[in-house]
Amino acid sequence: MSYSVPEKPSLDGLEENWLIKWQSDGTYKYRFGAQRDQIYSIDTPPPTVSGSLHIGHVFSYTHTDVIARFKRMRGFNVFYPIGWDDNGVPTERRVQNYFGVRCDPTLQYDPNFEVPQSPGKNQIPISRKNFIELCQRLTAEDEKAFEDLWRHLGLSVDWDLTYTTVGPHAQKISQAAFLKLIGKGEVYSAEAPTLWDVDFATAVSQAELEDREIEGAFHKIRFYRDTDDKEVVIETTRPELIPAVVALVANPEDERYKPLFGTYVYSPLFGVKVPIVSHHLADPEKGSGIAMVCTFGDLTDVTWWKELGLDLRLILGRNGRLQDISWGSPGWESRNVELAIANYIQLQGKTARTAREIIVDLLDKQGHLVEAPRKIKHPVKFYEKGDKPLEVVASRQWFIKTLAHKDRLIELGKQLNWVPSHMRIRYETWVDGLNTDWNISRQRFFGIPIPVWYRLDKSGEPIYSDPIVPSIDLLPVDPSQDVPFGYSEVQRGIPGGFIGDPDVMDTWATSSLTPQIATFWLDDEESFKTLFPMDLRPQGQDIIRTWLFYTVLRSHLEHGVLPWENTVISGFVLDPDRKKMSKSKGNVVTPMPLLIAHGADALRYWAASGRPGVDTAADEGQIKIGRRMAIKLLNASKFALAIANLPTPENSGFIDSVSLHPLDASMLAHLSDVVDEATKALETYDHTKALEVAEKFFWSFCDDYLELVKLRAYGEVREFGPFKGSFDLSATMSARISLLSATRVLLRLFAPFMPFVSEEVWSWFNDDSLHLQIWPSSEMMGKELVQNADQLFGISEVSEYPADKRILELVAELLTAVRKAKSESKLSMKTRVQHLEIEASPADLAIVNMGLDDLCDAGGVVALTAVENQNLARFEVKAKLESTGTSA
RNA sequence: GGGCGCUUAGCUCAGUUGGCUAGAGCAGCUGGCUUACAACCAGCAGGUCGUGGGUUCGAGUCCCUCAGCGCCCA
Repeated sequence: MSYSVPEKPSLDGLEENWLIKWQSDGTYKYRFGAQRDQIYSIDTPPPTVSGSLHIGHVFSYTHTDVIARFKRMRGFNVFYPIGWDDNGVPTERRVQNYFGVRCDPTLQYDPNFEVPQSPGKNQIPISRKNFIELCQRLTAEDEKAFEDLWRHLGLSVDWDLTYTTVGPHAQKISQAAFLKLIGKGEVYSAEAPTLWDVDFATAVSQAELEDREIEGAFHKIRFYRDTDDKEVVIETTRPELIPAVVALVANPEDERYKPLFGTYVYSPLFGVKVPIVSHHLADPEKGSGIAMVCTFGDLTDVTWWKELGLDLRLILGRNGRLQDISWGSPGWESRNVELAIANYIQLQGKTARTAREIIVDLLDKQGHLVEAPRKIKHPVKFYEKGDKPLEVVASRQWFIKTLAHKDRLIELGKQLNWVPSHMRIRYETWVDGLNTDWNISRQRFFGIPIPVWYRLDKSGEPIYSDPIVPSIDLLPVDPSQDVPFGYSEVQRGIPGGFIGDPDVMDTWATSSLTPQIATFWLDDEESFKTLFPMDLRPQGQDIIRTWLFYTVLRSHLEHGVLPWENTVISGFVLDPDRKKMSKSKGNVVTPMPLLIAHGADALRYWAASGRPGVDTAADEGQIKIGRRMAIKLLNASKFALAIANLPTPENSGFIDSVSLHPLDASMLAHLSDVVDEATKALETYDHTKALEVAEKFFWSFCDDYLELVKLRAYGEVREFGPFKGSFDLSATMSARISLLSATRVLLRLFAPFMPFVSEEVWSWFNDDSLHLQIWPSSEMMGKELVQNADQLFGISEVSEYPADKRILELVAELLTAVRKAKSESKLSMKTRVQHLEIEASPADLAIVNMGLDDLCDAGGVVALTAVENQNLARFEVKAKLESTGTSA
């Protein structure tokens, strides 16, 4: 056995060495061509690279890596790719701010465009192609920062499998999946009311909404019955939409309004005749119990409009301003057209907010306002990245069907193994609450184009009902650049010609295909079949309704199965005061400085101490404990290995079999239990538990076992107690074999958590990487013991295994009692115990007797008496100490 | 408004199907320079398990009430 145990082991420089070595050895490479049951495949979250790095990027990714390393050591061929999500609005926004530009798709490409040295006050308009080039340039830099962090952290991903969500492969998959859904009738385009962010000028989907409490006001407004001009008072928070009113609605059970159903009223200011209708969604408790339906103020209006078959009066444009209306024309009839025109002209072209102020003034002056507006706080829907309330505008969009699949999606959610299990409820709540199909069109620039063209009729209008689609082998395509089959570029945009769909797809329309993108769907069917469905989806709780939900949906629509068997949901990382981290609060913890200061193993230790689904504070104290743990592992291993490798004591004779000392056997029995527990925990994705049991054992191994066994292992003649002067070669060998065995097992237990330090120690006495070793098991430990005996001493027989765990427990308890006596007398631990009296039940004494030799050595016990006492549940210990003569 | 989770020592957290005197680490205190480790070691102290009720021989654990915190949905 060739040892090279360093004199003064250190953590310095470990990471760099091993990162290079692992990379050059291909330690974590996925090996293609394996059978499905030998593979463990992971659908890693591709981070949004334009976001800033924070400690959360260490946390959840470490959890995944722990599982990946564990599975690898369990003998699986681990498929562990990583991807970068470059798509979407965050990247566009970052590019705008970083370079001081904005995209103007009407401009021509400028191949010589150079970004200014520093962004100016006014954003420079550039062509779409120039803009996209800048997006690609910046994301490439951002990816490096992420990769750098994760390499340093020691993630065991196979970097050769890296993908991006905008690369050609992802484009192809994304567009192909879209086209396949057209074929199946699961995707459709429609001119429909759409949630619209006026600043970003794009549609958004239900999943991108959030409710925010904002200030608003209820306005009590008079409408007038067509028969007798009697007033009907409604309350609304959006009086500026009165010109778009199409009905008044009250609850069918509401006695106050029952007589009015089926009758008509005129709107104030505009004199538009609208019906009074009933619908169960009208809330009798809200305001006056009767509401105006406008097309469209919010999603409830959309529901009413659809279900009650109401008229359509659109006044809000995509720019969020009230557009021109020709009062008196069909659809815009009024009992007083002149008045309607006079009133509306003051609103035209104004934003909703400004129009509201003006209209309230008009209502007041013309006597339609019952009383001063009543201020309230109410929840309003926002785009999660936006600053203004969303509007509902009518526009043409592509939708993937979701509502039709709700039942099946909930069923699939039940088949998925959720860790922790209660996260499934969030998914179910979300699916249950879906109210619109998934709008995947985005009126943005940097993204994957929707791969269709439309024929133009004689008047140049697009024929949306029959889009032209490319064949899948031609993908990816950009319909704004590429020309559909059978057409030529000169026909673009002219009557009888064609146009490309101008939109890109929602980021999630691509990200929801990460299992397919990563596993080479449509490219390498052989690999796809063995890798998909995947084993694990790790991800954050914040994107259950997006990434997880959409991925399940896409997999269901395309393949009819779940995309993975298990999902592990991580909690948030909170700041040290357990507050949510956010840029605005300025409490975001960045990982690199911590990584440099304490080391990857230390940071990983902290991360691994957070359970799945549980929010965890960024705690530098915990990181320091991790570092201490790593150092301890170095030192303890060095000590154990150095002792095991000592030459056999001189003149000690020769033996050909070792009988295990009871204390050693007891320690190994403990360790065997720890192995079982850790294995079980990791199999159920409970990495915290696994680390905890390993760590707990390790510290008691150091503090008690190592101390107890030290002198015997050195091979010294017993100095103390009844055993003074004795020497037993077998017992010494037993200690050394046990130390080596325990070290081998412990290093493997810590390998998933602290890959650097454990690999370093392993390399002192092994040639192969620790991370490719087989995970220990209790069955294996017996065999390994014999192998270690053979390796150290050429002995192939080891007896007395397994053994009673209580020996070590009770002897350690006695050692603690001895230390306590010394500590309470404020004496050095070196102080000898002149006489130790142990009183205990005969059963306990019998057990403890098997380790008394080591106890005397470790405690410096000169003389010893054991007294049997049948009635004693535990030990009674009296120690007569050297210097004081007192008993304790 | 509906739902999920949490509340245990000064701090961060374990605590399995109900079962001996409720545990750990950190911080604190008292000691010890002990030839693996001073980024170390030993020992000690510290809790009415959020509140109020119930079930039970027995409740941190099960049931109900309320409160606080976090989150999800509307």
